[in-house]
Amino acid sequence: MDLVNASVRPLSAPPPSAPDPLPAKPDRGRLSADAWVDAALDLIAEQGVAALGVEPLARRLGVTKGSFYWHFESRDALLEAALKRWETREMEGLIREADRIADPRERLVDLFRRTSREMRTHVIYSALLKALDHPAVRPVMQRLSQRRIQYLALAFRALGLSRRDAINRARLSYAAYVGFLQLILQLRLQRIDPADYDAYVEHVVETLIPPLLA
Amino acid sequence: MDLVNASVRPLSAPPPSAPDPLPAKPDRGRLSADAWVDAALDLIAEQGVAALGVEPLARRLGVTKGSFYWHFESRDALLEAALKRWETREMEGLIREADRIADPRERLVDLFRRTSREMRTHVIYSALLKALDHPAVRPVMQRLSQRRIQYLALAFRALGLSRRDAINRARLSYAAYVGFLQLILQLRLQRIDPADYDAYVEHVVETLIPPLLA
DNA sequence: CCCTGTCAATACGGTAGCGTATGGATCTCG
DNA sequence: CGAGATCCATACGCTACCGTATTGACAGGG
Repeated sequence: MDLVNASVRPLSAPPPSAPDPLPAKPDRGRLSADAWVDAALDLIAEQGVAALGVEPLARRLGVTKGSFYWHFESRDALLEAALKRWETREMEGLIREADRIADPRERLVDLFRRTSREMRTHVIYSALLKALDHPAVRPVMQRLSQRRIQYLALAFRALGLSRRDAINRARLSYAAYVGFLQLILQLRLQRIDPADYDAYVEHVVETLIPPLLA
Repeated sequence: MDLVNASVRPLSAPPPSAPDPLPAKPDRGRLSADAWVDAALDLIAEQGVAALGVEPLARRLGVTKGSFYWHFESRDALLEAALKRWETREMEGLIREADRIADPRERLVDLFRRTSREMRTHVIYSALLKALDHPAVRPVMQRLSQRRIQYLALAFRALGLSRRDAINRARLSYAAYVGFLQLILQLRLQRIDPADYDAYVEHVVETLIPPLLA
């Protein structure tokens, strides 16, 4: 499954915290704060931040808001909890990423290709992109985007680009990423068939990643 | 004023339709449907589609919704009218654009540079990007974006790129445009100073526009 | 066995917005 | 000047949601 023609579905098993074949299942159908956060992220992925409401979410989970307000102060508290969880996971991903491949060019190419094939992350990122008005969302996105652009700049630097060029190339690449997300995920600009899509990704790679002539 | 560090303000003189020094001003403070549409576009530019409501807009104009519902069926009718007006103007702009410059490379470079310096259009486009869920917004954006990408593809073709490369370069360029809009206008990724900004634009030009070697 | 902590349902009050109905004001034109 | 058209205000009902308060269900530990 790649970025194009992808559908969005819950895909949250009761997070990593519940390995239950049977053992540690305290109640039937009772919810933890974590479960609410997971559900919130699912809802955001599917319908965007604006659709995240406590009553709608409660209905979706088959309970009433009486439950919700036991776990959280307010709707915004839930949003912030969800953002927090998401941000730390994304940041961890970035770090894990750090030096998987030695050759600097191959590292970048691999990053581009992998990015084009993952999904869940981008769906949420894209949804959050549409909610940048919200005061809780913007700082999270600013931090993450900054970090990723810095990472890209470093990678381009390692390819022999000047400091200035590396930064600008990083900005350009990231802008292309963000824009493509919106075009595909939100605008649904036309469902490109997979072969075409691969060709596009390769074109991007060749256009944006210089040939390591340092 | 360029894309960076730009503030968003009404800037709608009572549209082009009212050239009044004094002559054709029928009433004092009475509103036409056009005036509502203009105000709607202003509001969208400032606060996004989600903020477009009839009561808020009425307050803003110093009247009550009693007035609004005389001119329009519903909130959505207003949105559609605003989208219609905006779309036709944008399309006209695209056409007017068509062949202002003979040399195909210079035409593209000029387009990129001019795009980086205009404002109003992009603000609304960017606001609409965040409202692509709305069934009235998406088709408009699909048409416009398609047209612009086609235009770009033609331009790149004229530079000697293969049909496939031209299309992919057009997609990439447009994605970079869309992404940069979100990054700057919505995320406010850090206010780049003008010199830096110009350098970025030149970097984009050099990276995305090949040297006409056909 | 019951007591306490945990999670959930119900009921309530409050806000903000949509759309309708109806009457008032003002302008135009015959 | 009066009649119709045009624009606006007011008042109303309705919906969807937030947040609070109160009570209920139920588990596990003493």
